[in-house]
Amino acid sequence: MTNDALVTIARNHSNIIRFCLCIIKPQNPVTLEPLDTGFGAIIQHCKELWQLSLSDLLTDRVFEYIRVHAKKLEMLSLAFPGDNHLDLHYLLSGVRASASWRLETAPLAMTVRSLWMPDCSVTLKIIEQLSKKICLAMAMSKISLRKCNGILSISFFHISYSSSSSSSSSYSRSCKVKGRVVLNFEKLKCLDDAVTLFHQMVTMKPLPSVVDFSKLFNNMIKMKHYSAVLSLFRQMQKLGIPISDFILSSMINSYCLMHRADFGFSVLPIYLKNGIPFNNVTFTTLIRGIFAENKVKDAAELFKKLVREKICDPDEIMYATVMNGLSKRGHTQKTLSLLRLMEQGNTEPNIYIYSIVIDALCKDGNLDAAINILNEMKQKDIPPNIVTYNSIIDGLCKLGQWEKVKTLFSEMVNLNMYPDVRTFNILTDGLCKEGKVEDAEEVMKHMVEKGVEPNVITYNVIMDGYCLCGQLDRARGIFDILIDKGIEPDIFSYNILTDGLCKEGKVEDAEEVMKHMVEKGVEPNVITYNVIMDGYCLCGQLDRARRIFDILIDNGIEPDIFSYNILINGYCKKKKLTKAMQLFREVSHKGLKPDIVTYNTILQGLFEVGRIGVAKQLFVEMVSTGPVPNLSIYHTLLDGYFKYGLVEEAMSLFNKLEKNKENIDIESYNIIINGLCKNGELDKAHTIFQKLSSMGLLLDVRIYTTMITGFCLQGLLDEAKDMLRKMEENGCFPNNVTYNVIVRGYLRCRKINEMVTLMKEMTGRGFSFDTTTAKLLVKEISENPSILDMIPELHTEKKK
DNA sequence: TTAGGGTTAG
Repeated sequence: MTNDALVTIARNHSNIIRFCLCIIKPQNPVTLEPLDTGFGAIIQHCKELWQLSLSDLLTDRVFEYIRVHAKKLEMLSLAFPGDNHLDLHYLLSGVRASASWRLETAPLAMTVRSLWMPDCSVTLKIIEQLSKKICLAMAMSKISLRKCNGILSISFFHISYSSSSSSSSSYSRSCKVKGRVVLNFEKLKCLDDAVTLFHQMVTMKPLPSVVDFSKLFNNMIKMKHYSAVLSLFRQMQKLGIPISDFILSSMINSYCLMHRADFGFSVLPIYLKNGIPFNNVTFTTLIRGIFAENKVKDAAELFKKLVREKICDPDEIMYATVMNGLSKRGHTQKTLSLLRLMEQGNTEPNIYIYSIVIDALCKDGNLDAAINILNEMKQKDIPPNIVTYNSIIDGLCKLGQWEKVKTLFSEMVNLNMYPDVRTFNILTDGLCKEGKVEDAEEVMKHMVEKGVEPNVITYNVIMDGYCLCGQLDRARGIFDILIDKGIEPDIFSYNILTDGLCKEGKVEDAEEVMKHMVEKGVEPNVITYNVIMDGYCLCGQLDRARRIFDILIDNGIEPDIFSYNILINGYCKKKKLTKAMQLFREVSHKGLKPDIVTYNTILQGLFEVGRIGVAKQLFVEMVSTGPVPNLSIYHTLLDGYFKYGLVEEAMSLFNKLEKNKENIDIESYNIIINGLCKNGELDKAHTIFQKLSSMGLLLDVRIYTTMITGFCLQGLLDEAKDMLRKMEENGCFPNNVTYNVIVRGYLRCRKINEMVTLMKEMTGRGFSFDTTTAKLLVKEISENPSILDMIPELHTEKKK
């Protein structure tokens, strides 16, 4: 691949790739300084894009953070043993803090966690040192910063310290084979080990091979010390140690795993400078990184460019990466097209490719298509494996097609392929979601008999099953079994339990669980907080919900759209629309997008308090910049319009929907009929009601009840009663609401005899008066006590 | 003999 070609991609592409141009000078790329130039450009980029200056760094908020996070910073102090040993490096590590600054402690400090001593004077010293270091580091131009939507991320890490200061580690006992040191990377336990080994390696004579360095880096990546890998690589560059394509792709991968694919591109000029050709791994890694940031369009564009301009010849892995990236983000059709493209080209689809396509189709519930692909691959002599079967079984379970699940199970076993822990987990999950938790427990017994050990997911699934059907004690029991078995509960286990507790209104208990998980070293995530917030909102304790939201932010966790939806809903239910709107605006400022639920919640809230103008404005805004309105949104609008007597507006919207052949359902008609009745348009309502059956819609108890309510409202009790009889003839049985509505109708018209007749009928069917009816009855009796004598049942009740 | 790929749990 030529430099020109790369530059062409960069020029014609998105910001990320165009950013490459800062680094790759088309005229003479070889004269470029490698990474430093890259960093210089990145710093420039940060300054220009995020308008950051030194004074931004040393604000009160830093000190506030330091106060709150003194514990972490104290550890950090130990990472400042003296001058020259340390280098502060701010990196865009993906550590974010909203409303507060977050300092990621030095990995070195992590290793001295046990030495932590809380003491204010120490903290002050750190602040002093810290500010010096920050200036120093700035001066050294080794800082990169990120400020986006008011969020600043800083990550510290330790990039060089003397090897002599380190304690001897197990891996240092390396042996020599034919004069060359054999390094044991298996024994690396922590970052400290890795960094020490690196420093030993660079002083060895002869120098370890590039393969050894590569192994070291990959071990560090496995330990998730991405920024440290990049830092050591910089050291390597400075020392002039030879590098390879393997090392460079690991650097790109480190950036990508930090969710900074854009910086991944900054590695490309190092290839150029060292005369190392790009290969498929280079681009596959980048594509995967771009997908990881959900930039589907960018990733797909890059892939298309690479293919179209013959920059590389994609292999199965590159195809798999692109297809997986697309399919996991809902682009099943595009994934399928790529399969067909592969079939026409030189690269034969393999089992991985087919599994991706099959899984995507299954996730869409398109099991027929999935099974067709399964048969296609069988015909091509590519035997499906356990993964393929697991995907299909999962799809079938989710559709409740248990017979087909059985068929597939026996098909697998006939092929000598035995269900694994995932297969059983899929099965237990399917059963639990259908409420058959006892059957799921049977499956668990069965798997043990078959020698497949349940894992934390098995237990989580069953716990969730019991929570879903309100059997919280049983869920707790499963949790205890999990502990007894020596399986570590994970974040899901705790979240399921907190969710179960919150749904039962035991939010304080849920908070206890949260405390407990922290003690056990499992950090609550955004879902934990969301669940508890929702719990408090559900029981009307909005202040407590808000408190949880603030704690979430203080702990440096990014609220997601669910967090906002929960809180906005809480405020709307309490009719605090100003607060709700504030939060709604905050969503966009935080770089999140309001979703359909956000809009629906806030629209409902606005209509509830009568702020119709704002609601209309918001709908206009939604149509132009938000998600495509769905039926729920239209229902909210229709309901809102009718509520405030805006019949014409409601009907014109409704006619538009009908004309556009939107999927209007029985619920839509229910809203229309109810709205018309409440606005004195009974005839219009009845006309619409009458045409429903001929439209092929199945009338349900709700719509009959709405129509009956309409008749009662006008005092047309005979019509109401006729409707009651008619619905039964049509096989739709009245429920408690239906009877109560009609009873109230009779009561209002003082038709007590008729009411009593109906009352007998309803009690005979196991129904009873609801509170509204009971209140009305009391009111009527107080105004006209003679009613009492006409209700024999009530009379005897009273005597008792 | 060191780099990039597929399945589960809110």
